[in-house]
Amino acid sequence: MSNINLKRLSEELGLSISSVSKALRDSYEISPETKKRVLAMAEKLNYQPNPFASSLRRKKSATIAVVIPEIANNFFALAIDGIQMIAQEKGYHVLTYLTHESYKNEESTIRHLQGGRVDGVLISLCRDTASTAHLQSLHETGVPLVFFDRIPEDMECPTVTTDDYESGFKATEHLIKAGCKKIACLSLSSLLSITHKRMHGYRDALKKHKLKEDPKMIIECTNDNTHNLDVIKKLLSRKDRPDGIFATVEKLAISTYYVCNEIKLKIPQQLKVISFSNLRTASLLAPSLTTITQPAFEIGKESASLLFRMIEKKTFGNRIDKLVLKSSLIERNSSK
Amino acid sequence: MSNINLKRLSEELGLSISSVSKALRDSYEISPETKKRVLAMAEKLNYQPNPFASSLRRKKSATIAVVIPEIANNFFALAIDGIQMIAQEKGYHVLTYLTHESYKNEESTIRHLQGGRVDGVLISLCRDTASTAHLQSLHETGVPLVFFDRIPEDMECPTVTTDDYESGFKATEHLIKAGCKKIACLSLSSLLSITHKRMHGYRDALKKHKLKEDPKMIIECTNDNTHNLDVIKKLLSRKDRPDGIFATVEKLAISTYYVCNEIKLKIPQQLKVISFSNLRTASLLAPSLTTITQPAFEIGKESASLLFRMIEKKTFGNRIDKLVLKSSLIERNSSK
DNA sequence: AATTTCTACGAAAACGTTTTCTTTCATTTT
DNA sequence: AAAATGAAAGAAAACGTTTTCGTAGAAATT
Repeated sequence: MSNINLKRLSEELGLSISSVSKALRDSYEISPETKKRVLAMAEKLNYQPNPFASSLRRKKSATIAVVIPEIANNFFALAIDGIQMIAQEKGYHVLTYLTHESYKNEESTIRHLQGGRVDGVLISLCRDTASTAHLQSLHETGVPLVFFDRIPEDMECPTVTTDDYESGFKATEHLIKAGCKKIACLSLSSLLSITHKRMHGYRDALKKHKLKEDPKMIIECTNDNTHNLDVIKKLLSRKDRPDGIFATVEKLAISTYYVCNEIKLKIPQQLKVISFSNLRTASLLAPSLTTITQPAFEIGKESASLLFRMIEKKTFGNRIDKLVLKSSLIERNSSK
Repeated sequence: MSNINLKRLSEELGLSISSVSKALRDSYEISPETKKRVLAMAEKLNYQPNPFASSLRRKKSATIAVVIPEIANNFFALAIDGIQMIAQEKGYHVLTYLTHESYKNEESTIRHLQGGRVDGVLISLCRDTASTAHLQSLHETGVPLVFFDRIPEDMECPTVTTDDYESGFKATEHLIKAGCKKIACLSLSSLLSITHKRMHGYRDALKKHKLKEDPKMIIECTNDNTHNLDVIKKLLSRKDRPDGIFATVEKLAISTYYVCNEIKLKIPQQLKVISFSNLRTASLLAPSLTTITQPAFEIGKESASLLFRMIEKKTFGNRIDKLVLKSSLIERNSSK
């Protein structure tokens, strides 16, 4: 068992607990020779400090939390990768929480985090987060908080996002230039900042090119994949079906592909598709998928870096960073 | 700030700290009315217990660790999803650590976990883990430990895996039956249990069908994607190139597709491909990819369940569970 | 030689819980 | 009426660190 603690170590060395502690933390109060002895003994007995005792005393956990809707999602997996990289550099641990797009989960997770378990929180909101009360409450406890990608729109807070409006605009314009006259937009939830902004870009692009906006061309999908397949199938089976699809998230593009396979709709001949996506196999699909690709890994890295600046108080108290990274449109065959 | 603690609460209520603590833990020593008062006040002041004080005292962290090679990987993302589901049910927190396939990272992570930070550990080994000393050491501290998918072969320990040998065998036989005479095997590292077993199945299938095993057809890839593309390209550019490829992990199949695109090798006409994979877009690729698909989500769930049985001591001390779940071969066009 | 400064270390409090052991008072049993 | 029981609550120790404050003796300063 790991019951070698400072007490045991101090007895073994004939020193006081405090001296051993100081030696291990390389305090100037301890002579070099003693430090050497202590380090050697700690090594020999494989001493591992108790993190809870340390956290309790220092009021620091050396841990951050990441709260995301799902993990089986290329964007979030990449973002976590970036977050972990920075956290590891800083010697921090990472607690991951999945909300599975449920507000209830998000709220209870956030509430749990008010106990001081973590020194900071990175979060991307779930699709049906309407109120920000729980976030405000967490913020008020003084826990540094950074939002990435899916951010609250009615709250002053540090964020890391991509140029969603511009990307939505470019994506739609891309379809228009490819000849589309009737472009549908698949969204997750109008409550989400990303959908909101991306759709805003979509609408403005339609306007610019004098295309009429049609409410029936805006499909709000859910977290239930079967249901999504259903509504997409309905959309594409109509006689006034769209000739272009702008999917605001990856999985809706994949569902679109499935539906087109099923109902034998040819992409891109009968339907052009563009989607936000971090799929590594985008270029290997039949046909290859035109994507707006977010720098997910960098978003993770930047979010974490920003959070650590806040944790280390390197950022001024009243300063609120809002970092926007650029996404890139990668043209492939689905929109030719 | 979250400085409402039991002391503050007890003062507010005119009770002792211990009574408040007991009330919150619903002890029989406290009267129902007092409990109600305490609960109400705790709610009112938004009391959140300090997890470190609690962990220190109770010697339990309500946290488990998951140590995996990478997160931007469909298999591991799904496994984590399953793990999280079980952990959430149990009210446990999940710390995630990425080794990025580096033994050094794995070792230092495991060492850190000896401090008692977690009540249990789920781990999938990295590609160059040769020694199991660090794992033995962790095991000796009494921390429950469950291995999943990539397990140590020279250590008695609880594991959750899939039928790797059988799957390797079936995959290879599938290619043979599709007409392949010269089948290459792409592996990550011969140190890994999964590669080892899958390749064993591959070899035995060759033997059964009287095909000669050719060392030049066994390609050990690395964690460097560019390098992998390179060796695969070399393999497929040889005049005695293989007519079938068995990829033991997903990313090598994707690399194979990329290479084939580049050097204009037709799948499946000139090269048939089968791969272990949890790609959701397998059926949408050009051509659709024949896969051995592991029940990744279930592996996660089962591993976590097993770990919790160990944590809760529901499993007998000397019992070592070895759970094997079945993978399924899904035939698609890449091997037609 | 008396004072001050340094160096190296130790004693003890503190962090916020949980839990064991008492204590108090009311109720029941002899 | 005295003793035993029981219910409800409190006091205090414990968990393993970190950190503040002391202190002893040596060295440096007056």
